[in-house]
Amino acid sequence: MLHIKEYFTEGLIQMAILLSLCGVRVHVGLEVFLPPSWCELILGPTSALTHTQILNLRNRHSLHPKMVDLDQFFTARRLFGWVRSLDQIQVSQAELETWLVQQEVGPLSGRFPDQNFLIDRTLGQVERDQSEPTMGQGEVLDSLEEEEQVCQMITHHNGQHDASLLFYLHRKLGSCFPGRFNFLTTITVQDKISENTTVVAGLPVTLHNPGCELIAMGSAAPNVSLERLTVSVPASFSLKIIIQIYECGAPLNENIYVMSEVSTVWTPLSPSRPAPDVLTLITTLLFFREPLGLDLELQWQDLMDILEPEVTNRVRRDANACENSRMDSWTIPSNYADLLDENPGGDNLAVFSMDLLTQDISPFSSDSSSYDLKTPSGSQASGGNDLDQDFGRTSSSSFELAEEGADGFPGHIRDLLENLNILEDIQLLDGQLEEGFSPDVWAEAEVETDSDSGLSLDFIHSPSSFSSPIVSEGSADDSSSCASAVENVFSDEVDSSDEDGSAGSHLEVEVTIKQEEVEEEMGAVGGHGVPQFPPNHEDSKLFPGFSWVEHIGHDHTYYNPPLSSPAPGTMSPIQTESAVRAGSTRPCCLSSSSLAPETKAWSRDEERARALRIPFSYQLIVNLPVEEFNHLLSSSQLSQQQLTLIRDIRRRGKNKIAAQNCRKRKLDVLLALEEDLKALRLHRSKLLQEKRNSLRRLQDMKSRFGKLYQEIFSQLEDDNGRPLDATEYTLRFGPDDTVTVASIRASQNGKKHQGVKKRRS
DNA sequence: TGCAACTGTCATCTT
DNA sequence: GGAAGATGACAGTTG
Repeated sequence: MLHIKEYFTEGLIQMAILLSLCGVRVHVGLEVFLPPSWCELILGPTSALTHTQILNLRNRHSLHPKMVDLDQFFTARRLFGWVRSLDQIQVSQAELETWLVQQEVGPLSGRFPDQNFLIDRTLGQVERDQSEPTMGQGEVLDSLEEEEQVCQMITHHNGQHDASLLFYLHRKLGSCFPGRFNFLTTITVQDKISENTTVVAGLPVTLHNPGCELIAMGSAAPNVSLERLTVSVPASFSLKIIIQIYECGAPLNENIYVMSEVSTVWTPLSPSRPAPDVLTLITTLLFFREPLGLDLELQWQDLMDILEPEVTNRVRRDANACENSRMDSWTIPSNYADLLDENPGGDNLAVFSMDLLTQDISPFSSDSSSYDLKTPSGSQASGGNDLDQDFGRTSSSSFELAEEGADGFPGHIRDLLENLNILEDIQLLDGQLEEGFSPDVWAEAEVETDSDSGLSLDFIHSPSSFSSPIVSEGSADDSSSCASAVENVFSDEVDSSDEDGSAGSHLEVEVTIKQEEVEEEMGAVGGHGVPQFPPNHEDSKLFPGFSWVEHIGHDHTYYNPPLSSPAPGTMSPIQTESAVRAGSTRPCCLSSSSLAPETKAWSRDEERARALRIPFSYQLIVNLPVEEFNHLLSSSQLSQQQLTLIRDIRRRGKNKIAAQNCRKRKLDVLLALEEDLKALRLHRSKLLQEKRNSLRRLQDMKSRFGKLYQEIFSQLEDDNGRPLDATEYTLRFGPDDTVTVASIRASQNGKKHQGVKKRRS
């Protein structure tokens, strides 16, 4: 059963708050329904309010005994002040986007790019307000035009952006008022409301049964018999209420009733009005305050006392983060203190920081005559949202004090936020905003784009692979992919290497003597005397705190040098296309540690090649694809000795790279095993701790059970009035919860007897 | 000079 | 069956 009861007042007010937060002009309009003195009391400038005044007002207006009490008056007054200052409460973009990001891709997500949408929407709404006819007070929605306005209004609120915002508010409110509020989303088509629905007195709530018969209105508090009931407040109409009545589980369009701002007459909507949209709107907007047995104001005060400084600091940090991110449109609520000052009770309102009312929207005014009743058009019309699932979650947590967490939130507040996954996302987003993306994450993302590792083992998550992209001996695509990765990660180095690569690719067939001399002066294969790859200490930079990085003293990623130039004393009369491609696409990055042996190895083969006058370079021999390599050998007139040496050079060159890659893989595997070992040890320690705790609990239970047993037997007596010996008797628990005392000896004999029987049988 | 780390090479196996 | 890759073993080089 839906307990609207006396807390409906605040629910309606907060409905208006929600609507305001959505950027829709909201006139609370309660003053129309309330006695003038109430309006003055709630909305007036005077802040003096005594209990006597309230009692006098109650007596003067002959209020119903179930009328909201004094505490609610204070609360309502505070909330009205809150509504008035909504245009100055703001939310950080970080928080909003955090929630939006964490939403799954669906009808509720991804369509709310930024707050500018709201601003634009609100501005557009103002323009529409100025152009559309005004609905005066007392008018009844009896024309098709007015009905269309309602439809637009509903559609407008049914937009996905609004839904996202409302859900955000839902979570924010739920986290800030644990156990205080429940959204009406628990009432859906599937839910059945109890037959007795009590309406709070003195509120502009009017209920009709399916026969459009007025059954509850005004200050009465009747018992309403309804099969299904949903109540909502549309957009720009001042507290217009829609009641939709369902019969046999199906909404009846003709039973959707709309009440204009001041009229107590309910007008049915057009039968063509699609009911599901209304239902979505209803289940989205309305929430009510759940009655608690304790003093509400006291709890409210307690909660706010704890919540306020933390939330304020949080908002301030978010605002700073936004400023750092050049999102200067979000600021700290400037009038937060003013807002608090408006509450004589000292209630510190939590800053939900949703500024969706722009300055173009006229602020809330106590002057009821200034309320315009313009209807916004549904610029954000969209399909219905399945909000029931999302809004089905309510956050009602117990209110208990806890130690303040490391993040500055009180324990219970932090738990709430963590439950909603807000705190983590906010922290994550803050961290990213303030510090930028982590280099290792960035590097990881970059490396993952390198589809070809040339390795069969799982090294993609191997730490060392981050800084040392594998360049395997493979196709040109492999090289290009690696070159791409290197270009992304080490752009500076690649620039130079690209130059070298391009130089190598543009090498012509003939090699002049001058070039030969230059290369001899360089003393390195292909003229790559300068290592292009970053040194291995980059690993330590990317993974600070990991000791194993220090043990990687060299780069285990190897490849053949590019085919930039022939070896000294050799000619390169044939520079095939693939060779040029291979040479140009390969990043000219060679670790310093591997360069010297490479040069040395080249010198050894160089001498052999020079001795046999082999006209091909070392890189050409090694890197050429097998088809082209065979074509090269067949097209050249070489002796058998030369052919043998060329094949040996090719075999050794390839094997050298293979060995280097193999060693790197081995290291990676070793490191991965070490990590697994650490994780397993940690898991084992946790299991052991859990085992110890279980044994401790078991021992405790045994002890308590023994004490209980002794206590029971101490009160039992035999037929002679002597106490029973617990060692001779035992308790038997019957199937019908009966407990009998039986002799252990007799039971043992019985068991033996049964055993004998079983054996005999 | 001894040592550890690194590297090239060979043999062998697998793909 | 050959080519290429993978890998263990060994030896040379280097700091």
